[in-house]
Amino acid sequence: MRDLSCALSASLSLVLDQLGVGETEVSIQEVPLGKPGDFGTPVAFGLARVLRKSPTLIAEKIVERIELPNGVLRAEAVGPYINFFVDPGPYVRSVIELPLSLVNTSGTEVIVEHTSVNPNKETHIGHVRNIVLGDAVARILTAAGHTVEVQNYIDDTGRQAAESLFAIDYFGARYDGEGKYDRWLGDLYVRLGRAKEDDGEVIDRGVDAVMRRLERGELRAEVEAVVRAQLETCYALGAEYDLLVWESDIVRSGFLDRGLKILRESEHVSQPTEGKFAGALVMDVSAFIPGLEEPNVVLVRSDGNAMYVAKDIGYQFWKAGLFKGLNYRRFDTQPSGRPLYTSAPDGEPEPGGRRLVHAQEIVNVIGVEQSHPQTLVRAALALSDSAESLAASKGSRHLAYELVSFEGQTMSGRKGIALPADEVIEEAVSRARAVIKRKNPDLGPADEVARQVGVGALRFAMLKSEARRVIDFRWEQALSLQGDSAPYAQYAHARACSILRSAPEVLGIGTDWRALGELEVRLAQVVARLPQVVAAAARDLAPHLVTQYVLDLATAWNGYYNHKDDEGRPDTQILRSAPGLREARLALVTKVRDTLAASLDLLGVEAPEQM
RNA sequence: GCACCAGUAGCUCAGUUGGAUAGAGCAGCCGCCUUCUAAGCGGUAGGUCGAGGGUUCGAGUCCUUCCUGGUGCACCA
Repeated sequence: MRDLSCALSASLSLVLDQLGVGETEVSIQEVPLGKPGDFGTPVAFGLARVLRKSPTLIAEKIVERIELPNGVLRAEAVGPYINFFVDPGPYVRSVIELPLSLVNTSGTEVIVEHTSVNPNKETHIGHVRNIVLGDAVARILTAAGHTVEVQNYIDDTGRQAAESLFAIDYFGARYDGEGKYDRWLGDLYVRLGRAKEDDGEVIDRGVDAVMRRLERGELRAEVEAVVRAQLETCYALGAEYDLLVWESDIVRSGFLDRGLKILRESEHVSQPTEGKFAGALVMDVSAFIPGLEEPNVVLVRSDGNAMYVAKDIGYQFWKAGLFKGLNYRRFDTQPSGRPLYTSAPDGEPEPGGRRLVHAQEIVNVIGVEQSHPQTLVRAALALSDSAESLAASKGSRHLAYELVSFEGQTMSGRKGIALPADEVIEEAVSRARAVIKRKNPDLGPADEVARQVGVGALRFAMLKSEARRVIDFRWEQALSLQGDSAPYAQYAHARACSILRSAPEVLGIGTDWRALGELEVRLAQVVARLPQVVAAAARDLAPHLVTQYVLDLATAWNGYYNHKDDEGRPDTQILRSAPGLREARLALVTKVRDTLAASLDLLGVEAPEQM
């Protein structure tokens, strides 16, 4: 009895075979509250037309004939539905014995690129969404059996980085070590933007010069200082990476030219000698994106300069493994001990034997506003005439997320209207600390728990709704410590821990599974759902499915914990249960605790044992 | 103009790929700590699922036409 719904649908299929309708798909679902039974199927509906009988009659007939799998006591036709009653003891036991981790033999290698903040300013709340979303997706894909490499792209040759670095010289500023470096630099960037109104020409020329130096990789150390400051914030949020990819390394490695060379061989890419696009290199994407007014996309301008999409395409070609050639070295040891690598001209192809950039699937976590360029990148791969690149196109996915506004106001890094991530984290933690002080003043590790709860609340708020939904960040809502939030689930976990802490040492001895009943079945059903949730979340790149599940599980557990009988007396007190029943319940609580912790971990939310 | 996304309770959102009476949280009202953590639980109230048409035994979910809001559509980066 490894998985009950599999067993049930197998049993049903057998009956359907006898009835001569073998190919029908059988779905097993949990029975809604208030209806008889634990699991049910609407399969009879679909058979009504084929068998020319009413679904109710068919349901009855199936119930008569079905051979029930182990652990199922009986089947009942409830109108057109067929519902099953599980044997509580064996069922709950089988759920408890289910392994937490998924065994997925079809797991692939996946690159997840996220964060990729311009290295010229502090991260703000919009970046937090990217960081947290990408991090959660990486965790979920890993749990689903994939091998994941997390990349963080450093756009160190862009105009923004150049402006910030130029601003240091322009204003003669010096970092005195007060506050974070990225914050300090970001302020200079905003100041420079304002100064451009009076001194635009000088500034533009200066920035151009810095850009050329950046492309040659001469200011690597300066950019690295910003990147390290930004990474501190990412670490504080619980996100870690495998590889930093520097744009200057990509540029100098010639990937752009190599990518263009591949593209030129495509029949969809041409260099017209006359007309609107004379002299430019254009790609006709109409075969990939039908219905466009203008199917031609300029890759290289007639003056010979490559467009930004062309760089993106070259980068994606490299990610897809169409060409190699970058070197790497170790960059950092992250808080968990996980090593962080970086592309580096003076590095080696496989530093310390580590094989990097190898994947069949590529997930780019980038804002929705980049949907068009991201589609063009996939188009370029699809139109490149090789089986490899076609596969890479199919394996490329854009996880698009909507913007985050702040109390109704849209943010702008350029103007300096932004809510810095560091401030949000600090505020979240201090709110958590205040609650601890009020509710549990004697809690030992108060600071550590405040951090776990505050950061957890923030992450959860960013992941709770679908990525394609706009989030208006409001303090009260996002950092709420009650209701549909991380602390709600963390509290449920801590509560389970607390019970288990005071449980006798005899766990597992004299367990009487038969003493369990319907209440435990309901709770176990939610526990059993995790594997399907992980699979769906991985397939759809949708962490919000996991947040929803975490809430479901915490709610089910809290409901169980507080349950009262018809006379209003608590009837689920674990430690006061009769011997035998107590052990069985303790085993279930242990499973609930572990499942809560595991599913929170998929979201990058820590689960304190006390709070 | 064309394309993509969204529209579900006063507010913020779910809705297991077409199944049973559309669910949570917040806000409101009423209850529950002599009992394993009340950051919790129960109850109550709140809905034309943007509108119309269609497919289906069955539609919040699928097809279609509208309405509203957002974003994207450069030889910019």
